[in-house]
Order: sequence, then C-alpha cells, then structure tokens
Amino acid sequence: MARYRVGLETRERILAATRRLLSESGVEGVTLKSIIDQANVGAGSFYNLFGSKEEAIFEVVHEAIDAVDPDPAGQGTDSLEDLVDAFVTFMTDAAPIARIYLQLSVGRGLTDRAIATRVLRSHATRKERFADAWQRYDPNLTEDEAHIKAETLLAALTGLGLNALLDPTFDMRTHAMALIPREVTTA
Amino acid sequence: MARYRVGLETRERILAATRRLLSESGVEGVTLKSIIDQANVGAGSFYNLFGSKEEAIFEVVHEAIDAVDPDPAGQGTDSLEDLVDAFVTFMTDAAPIARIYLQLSVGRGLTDRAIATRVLRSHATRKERFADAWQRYDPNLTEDEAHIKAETLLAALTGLGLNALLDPTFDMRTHAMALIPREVTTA
DNA sequence: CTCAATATTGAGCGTACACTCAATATTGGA
DNA sequence: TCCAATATTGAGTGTACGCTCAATATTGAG
Repeated sequence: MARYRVGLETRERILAATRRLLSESGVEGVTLKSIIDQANVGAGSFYNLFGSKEEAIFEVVHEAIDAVDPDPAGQGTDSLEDLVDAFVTFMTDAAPIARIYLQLSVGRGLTDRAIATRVLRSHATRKERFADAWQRYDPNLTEDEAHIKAETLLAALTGLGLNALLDPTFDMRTHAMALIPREVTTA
Repeated sequence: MARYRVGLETRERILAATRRLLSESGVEGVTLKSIIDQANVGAGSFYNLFGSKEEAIFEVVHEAIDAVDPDPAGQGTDSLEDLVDAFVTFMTDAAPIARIYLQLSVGRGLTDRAIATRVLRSHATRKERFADAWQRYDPNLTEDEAHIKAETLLAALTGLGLNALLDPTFDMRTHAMALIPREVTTA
C-alpha cells in the first residue's frame, strides 16, 4: 500500500506504537485511538496503510512469535548453553516482545485455535533445536530421550520466563543455567 | 445482596455461566450479554446480584487462582510425587479452571499489577510446599538448594501445563513425572 | 514544472458495549 | 393471609469502539 517514503515512515511509526502498546496493555487493551495517538497519525492515514486494526496487531504479533527462536542463523552447532542463554536473553532483554509472545501464546492461544497452531509450530522447531543440542551434549541419549529432555527443558524455560516477566527481581539466568547438567556422561 | 432462595440460585447460575464463558472465550471475550444469555437472566437481575460485570469475573478468577494449590488439606506430609500428581490432575482434569488460571496469570498478570501480585503470592505458597517436599525427599539439600529446585520444578510444570492446554494430545503426566529424580541420595 | 499517485485529516457513522430504572412479580417471615 | 423485602424484566441511555469518506496536501517520476 505504501509507495512513498513518508508512507513507509508512517507505517513504521504505527508499528512501533502498536508494539509498545501491546507490551503495556495486552492484545485486548490496544485501541485504534491509542495507536494513532501514540503514532501521531489520523485515523484515515492508518486505514490508508493497514486494512484493519487487527492487521497491524497481527504483524507485530507474528514478529513476536518468530523472535523467540534463539539464534535463527545458527544451524545445528549451538550448544545447550548457547540455546538456554539465548532464550534467557530474549526474555530479559526483549521484555516487551517477550511479554507479547507470552500474552499471545497463553492469553489468546488458549481460546484461538489459529494462534495456538502457530505457537505450537514455532515451538516444535525450537524443540528440535534443543533435542539436537542435547544429543550433542550427551551422545548416549536415544532420540526419544533427547526429545523428552528438550520438551521438559523448554517447558521449564517458559515457566521461568513467565516468572521473570511477572517479577522483575527474579534472577532467571541463574535458575535457567541450573537446568543444564554439569557433567557429561561420555561413552 | 441475595437473601431469598431464588436469588441465591440465580447467583449460582450466573457464576456457572461466567466460569464456562471465561474458559471458552478468555477474560476479554466475555460480555454481559453472553453471561445473562447463558444464565437465562435479565440484565437488571444481574445487577441486582452483582455490582458490575467485573465483580462476577473476579469472583470466578479468584476461585481459579486458589484452585491451583495442590491438595490444600495436606500439611507438610505430601511427597514430591503427590504434589506433582495433584498439579497434573488439576491441569488435565480441571481444564476450564486451569485455562482461566493461565490466561489470567499470563494474559492479565503481565499488564495488571494487582493480578500479578495475587498470582505471585499463591505461587510463593506453592513453592514453599514443593521445597519442603524436596527436602524430605533428599535431606542432604540445603534450604537454598531446595528452593531453587522447587522453583525450577514449578516452572517446568507450568510450562508443561501450558503445552497440555494448547495441545490436547500432549501427555503431560509422563513428562511431569520425568521431572522427579528416580534415586534419592541418602546421607 | 506538471500532475497523477499517494498521503493526511477529522468529523461523522453504525454498532456493541456496560449499565439504569420504573414497572411488575415473587418470596417467605409474622 | 398479608405485605415488606427481594427478585425479575427489558426497553432505554450514554459511551467508546472500529471504521469511512470527501476534501485537501504532499510526493516524486518524467
């Protein structure tokens, strides 16, 4: 829709405003008025660039779901520690996006199948990554064992992340690192 | 407010309707109309019994937060397995309430300090219970170690519970039980 | 510089929402 | 049985919402 430079800039201002509001007020708390006020834009301008309020929210929301993936560039070489570290960093440093991700996957995912499916898909990818890392960590593990361990580790990380977002004084990194076994059972 | 039998019954019908709608549509998806339609009650009747829509929702919501506490009767005698088992049962058997609890603690807790505080308080109580059980399980643990282990276990359970609600085919019990160490290090 | 394409504005529209109230019916203690 | 207290109804109110549109301004390729 946007072809001129000013249009693209306005689009970015709107998305930035939406991002900020989503993390502060939650998906249902964001109104069109709050977005266009925050972005300093008229209602008509908004609808020149987006088809609906939902469209802008979905754009930010999908960006949040994708952002959880720790180090998308790394391909099968990350250690367990790297992956856990990336997850913790995402939760603590990218708190606004992490908030959106959790609100979404839980708040909406539980009542909206489309969102649930999308969340589960990105979750499955992440699980594979963790399972691979776990097998590299301990080659004795069967594939099944590695998957169960990966699933459990990810669940724990999600739970700890939730804690961290609810309670800013919570030391997520220490707890998260305690999840990784200290000695490797070498064959 | 309600003094006569019919009034008390209507109150119960309204709360039942609210409970069901909350688990299906989420906190923000519940409208006054949906409640009074589901409860078969006029709007005026609703306001004769509740001060506001929020009041009815809060009543159900607090009931949900309290319900997570596994076996509130047991006092310092439950084993780790008992506690984990109770948590899993809550998540799988009481799915509607569990849905409300998670939606709330995450969806709302992240943007509403009052809810966050309440959730964290009930979480702290639960953590104590798990830490005690862990020290009974392995007397070698220091109090600090037990607390960290309790926190991590609870986080993992929460994460697994989320999985279970998002994906009905997920076998939560197996994953949850795998979190409990199989051998006790006796002194 | 010209001008068609794009961008911006804000008053206003329809709708759905939470909530009120005056009229009427029901309850249950005395 | 009587009747004050309580319960029920639903049309109606004000408000906030997402969104439209006609008028006007700005952009940038040729």
